[in-house]
Amino acid sequence: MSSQLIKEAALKLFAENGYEGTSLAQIGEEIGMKKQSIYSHFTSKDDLFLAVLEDAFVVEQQHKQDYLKQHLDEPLHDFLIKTLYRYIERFQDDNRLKFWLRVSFFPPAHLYEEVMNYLYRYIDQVDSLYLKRFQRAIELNEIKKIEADTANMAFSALIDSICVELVYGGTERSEKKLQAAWQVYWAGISSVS
Amino acid sequence: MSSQLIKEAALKLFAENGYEGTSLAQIGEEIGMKKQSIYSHFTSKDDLFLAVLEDAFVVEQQHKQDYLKQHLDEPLHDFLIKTLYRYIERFQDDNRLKFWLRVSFFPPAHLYEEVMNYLYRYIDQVDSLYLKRFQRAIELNEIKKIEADTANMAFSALIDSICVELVYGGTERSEKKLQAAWQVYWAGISSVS
DNA sequence: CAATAGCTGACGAACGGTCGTCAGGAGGGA
DNA sequence: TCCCTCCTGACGACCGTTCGTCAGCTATTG
Repeated sequence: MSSQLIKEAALKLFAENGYEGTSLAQIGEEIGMKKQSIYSHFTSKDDLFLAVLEDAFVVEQQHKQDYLKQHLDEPLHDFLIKTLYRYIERFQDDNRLKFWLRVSFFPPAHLYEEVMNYLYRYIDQVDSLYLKRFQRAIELNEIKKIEADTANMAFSALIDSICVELVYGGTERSEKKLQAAWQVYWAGISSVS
Repeated sequence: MSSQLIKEAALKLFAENGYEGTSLAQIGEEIGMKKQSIYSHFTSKDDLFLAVLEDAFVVEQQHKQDYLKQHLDEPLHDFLIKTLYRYIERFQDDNRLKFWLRVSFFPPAHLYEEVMNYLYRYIDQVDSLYLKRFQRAIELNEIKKIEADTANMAFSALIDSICVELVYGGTERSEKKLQAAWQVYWAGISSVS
């Protein structure tokens, strides 16, 4: 199905050049198709963008859910650090994550509400899933003397910082920074301060 | 001088809508001027953008340097947390920071090298200044059992995460997250783990 | 089986609009 | 007087979008 091809090309170009920086002609060229033909599959550029966004959201959400269910029973330390490294791995060859970061940072102005609607749903879901894991960690004495909510938000801040580094730093810089930040973070939530 | 007016309007609009999302007509309208008149002051859109970028870089660099020299002798704890809160304050009513964040995350593709050139110079400078402060902190026993480099990179990750939250979260969410991340960070670098 | 009718995806041409760009002129201060 | 600033008018290029068309497939029909 060529709707799928179009969406994949659009995903890649939107991720690299943003909404305004990507023309339908470029998307068509990417898959050997004239821009007019895109209108056989989508009613407008916005329609295409929102379809890509919807897809990215659904896949990302499902992906996260599956991943969490699969690794939730590992020791907290292993679980968290594995989560962080996954971001670095995925960013390299997965346009979905790149797209997701770009549009949630700087969405096209006239689609701000739609984008933020997806984004907040995603954040809320992820936050609550991780929070449960932190609460269990406290019950199991994996970490001490810290609010689950605090550990959770600080971890989410850690993820944010990796994303930043991925967007403008290289991979090796991201890894170095990740190691440093992780060392401090883990010391912080497992200390008895 | 109206070159200055143009640059200020451009700074604001580039910060809010990005390079591709900002037209010269909009910039002109912002200061009651036709887009054609902008060409009396700048040879092209790129020229204007690079001028704004240069300004933002110089001012930001100077600003940071002054700030550091002024507060470098405070206790590490106060110095660091004050630095973090400054980001939140400045983001609200200083377009320069907003502009700086946006273009370093997602620069216009054809000006990638120029932007990154400034960015890396800025990062290197800031990194080395903070590193010195951390080294002194270790000598003064303000923090213990941790490499200055590690504490420095983790702190820089903390700043990154604040920037992320500022870009797409609200101010109150940024502050909550900052408090959590800071609590864990400070526990981490001052623990004896 | 073959003939026919309808549907679909892709494309050339062209629309109105906006972009960045440039030449040329009006106005005013030194 | 001569610059400098700002304006106007016009330009080609490209944007997203629409229209009409045409080839190829599918299904129906006799």
